Amino acid sequence: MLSKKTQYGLKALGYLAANFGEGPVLISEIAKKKKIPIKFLENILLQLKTNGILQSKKGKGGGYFLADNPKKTTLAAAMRIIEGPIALLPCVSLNFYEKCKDCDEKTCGLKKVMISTRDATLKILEKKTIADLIDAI
Amino acid sequence: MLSKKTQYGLKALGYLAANFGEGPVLISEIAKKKKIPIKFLENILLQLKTNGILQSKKGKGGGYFLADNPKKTTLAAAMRIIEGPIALLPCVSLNFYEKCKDCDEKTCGLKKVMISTRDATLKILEKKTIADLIDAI
DNA sequence: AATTACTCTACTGTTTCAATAGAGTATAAA
DNA sequence: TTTATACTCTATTGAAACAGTAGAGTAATT
Repeated sequence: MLSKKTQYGLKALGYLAANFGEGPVLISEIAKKKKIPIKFLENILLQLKTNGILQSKKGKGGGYFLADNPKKTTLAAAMRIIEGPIALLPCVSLNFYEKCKDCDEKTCGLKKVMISTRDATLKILEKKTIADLIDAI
Repeated sequence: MLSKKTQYGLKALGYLAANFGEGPVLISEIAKKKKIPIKFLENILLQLKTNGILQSKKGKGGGYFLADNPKKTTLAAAMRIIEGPIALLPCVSLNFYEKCKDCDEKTCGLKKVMISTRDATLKILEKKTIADLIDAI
C-alpha cells in the first residue's frame, strides 16, 4: 500500500496538472481543495521540487507549479520520488535494487514471479502520467 | 514493498510446494533451508494454517504440509493472508476496501489509475500459484 | 518597510515491523 | 506410561517508519 505521503503527493500533482499553465498555485489552496494537512504538504511539495518535478516562486503571487507539461511526468517517476521502490521486493527493484542475502537470486522462484508483477505494474505506471490524475468534472 | 513476514511466508510455501506429497515437514527444516528465524516462521505458518492453506501434525513425525495441491493456491490468496491488501490504496482494494474520506471516489483521477494497476497486478497474482515459487535446480 | 509565501531543520507521538520468550498441548514411540 | 518430539498460543520488546507539527528563516512583491 502507498503511504499517505505518496497519496497526498499524487493528489497534489493532479491538482497542479489541472491548473497547468495558469501560474503558481498556493500550497494553502492545494491543501484546502485536496484536504491535505498543510505543513505535511509543504514537505511533500518541496521534495518534489528538489527532484525536478515542481518549480516554485516565493512571495506574493508565488506558489508551486509543474516544471513541465503534465504528460511528461510519469506516475512511476513521481512515485519513486515520494514512495521509493515500486517493485514488491528489493531484489527485483530497478531503481532501488538491493542484493538478496540469504537466497540465490539465480534460482529463486519467488524472484521470477515478482519480476513479472513488477513489469505488469510498470507497464501501467510508466505510461500513465500526472495528467491522468486530473479529476473528472 | 512486501514485509519480511510475507517474503518469509512465500518462501516457506515454495519449500512446502517442492515437498508436496512427501509428508509433514519440520518447521526447523524450513527455517534452516530458507534461512528464516524459526520463531518468526512459527507464527507465519500458524497463520497460514488458521486460514486453510496449510495443515499440520504434532509430535514425532509431525510438521507442516500443504492442505491442497500447490497449483490450487494462488499467490494472491497467500499474500492476502499474510500481507493484507494487494491494491495500492484502500479505496481500490477488492478484499480490504475502505471508503475514501476526503475525496469523491466517483470523480477521483487517482482512483482510476490505481484500479488499472491493481488489475494488472492481480492478473498475475491470481494466475500464479505457490507451485511457481519452487526454486530452480 | 510590510506582507506574502515558500524553505528548511528538527521534533514528537503513534503505529507497524521484526523478532523473541516461554509456557502449554498433542502425538508417537519406547 | 513415560519421554521426547513438535506444533500452539499469548505476550512482549526494541527499532524503524509513518503521519503530522513547530517555528525560525529567506526571498519576492508591493
